[in-house]
Amino acid sequence: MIYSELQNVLSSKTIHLKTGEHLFTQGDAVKNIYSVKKGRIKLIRDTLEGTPTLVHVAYAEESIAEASLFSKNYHCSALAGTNTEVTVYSKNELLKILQEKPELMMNLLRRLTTQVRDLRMLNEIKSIYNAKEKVLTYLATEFHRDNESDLPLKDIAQKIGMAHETFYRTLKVLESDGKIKRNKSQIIKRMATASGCEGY
Amino acid sequence: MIYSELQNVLSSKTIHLKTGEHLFTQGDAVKNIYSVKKGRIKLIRDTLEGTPTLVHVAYAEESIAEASLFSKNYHCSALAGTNTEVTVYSKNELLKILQEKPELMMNLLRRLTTQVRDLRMLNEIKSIYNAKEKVLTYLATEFHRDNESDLPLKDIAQKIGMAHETFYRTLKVLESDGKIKRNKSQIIKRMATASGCEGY
DNA sequence: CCAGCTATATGATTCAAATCATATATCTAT
DNA sequence: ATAGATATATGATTTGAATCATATAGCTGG
Repeated sequence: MIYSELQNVLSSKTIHLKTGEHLFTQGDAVKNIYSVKKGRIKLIRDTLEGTPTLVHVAYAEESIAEASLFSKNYHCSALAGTNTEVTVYSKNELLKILQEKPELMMNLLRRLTTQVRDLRMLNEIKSIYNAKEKVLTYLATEFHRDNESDLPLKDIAQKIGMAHETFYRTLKVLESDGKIKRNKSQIIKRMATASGCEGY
Repeated sequence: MIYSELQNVLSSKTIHLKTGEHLFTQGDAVKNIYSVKKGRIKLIRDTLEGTPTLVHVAYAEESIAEASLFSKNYHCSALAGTNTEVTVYSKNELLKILQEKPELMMNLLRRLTTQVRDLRMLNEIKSIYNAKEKVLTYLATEFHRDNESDLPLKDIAQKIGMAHETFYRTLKVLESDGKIKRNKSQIIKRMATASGCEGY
């Protein structure tokens, strides 16, 4: 339960999805907010041209559709990337409780500011054209450690906007450069840990 | 004033920055929240390795450091990319008012969900490798109309992660393809407005 | 009003990453 | 345990966008 502080006031239920099953589809009315308990949910958006693009991958402990709290319709589709357990909350119920309990709303606000920061960082990573530099910058951004250490390399590649083949190759080069170490598909950065950056 | 609904309760002052001047520096205690009135502010982050990366460029009407509302220290530096006017709000004052007025907090929440969505959209655009398709997708996303119609082409190019030369060329091609029309540096999309996508 | 800066524009060239192809390893479901 | 799907890996080739270069137009500040 990601909204642990809401445990007693917000009702929820758990659902199970098999690989590829849809949680919701782009355009659906926003009725629920979700959090991933186990597995992963891919958010995919169909562009005007019909090319689907991966917008986000949510892993255990991550919430989904918070960004749609004020939207009538989902702006992307959500489907299970593997067998996945999801907790379901009612959007309207959540909105009501937030209105009643400002301190809970404040928590949500905090969560969203973090999301904004992460997304900006990702945006900038995507602006880097040099593969080595891009990968190193991604590895430097911490946010791959916590929740994403078990992310398939292929998904990381897509996340940072790079062909997966290039990603595999770049990892190999970085390894032989001594910049990283690898253990199976775990990537371990090998760098002098600069101190003085604890503030993040 | 970006927090127009707070106009009467939240004090603010305006400051002027010359090109290159710092608004705040990474690691500084977060005392203020800002919004850009005129010009642009670059957010730059020094990574662990010391390589500075551009995290975001905020233009007129954009707020800065909302994402730092709950941080003790700024996670990046902000400096003027050109001569810039900035409105300054006190973080603590803002936090206090938000706590007292849940409806204002709700507004901020809504703003942040919009930001998250925009950032995800931008992320998606950046994942498109084909220049024509990328530009068309950007043009299809509305968010260039409202606030960014007067954004220099060069800045748009950077925003969507493309060399400005390529952007100029692509615009020219799209124009001769009849896909867009141009008036000075105003870009006008000429497409059958795809219906069924109103929800976004 | 002028000088200097910045944006726009476009040509030529390079090159690195996308793409295509194929093979093997690994996971997953039954 | 096995089959099918998916991830990882790597080679060969192509391509299109970055880069470098240069020119002009348009702003902006003093």
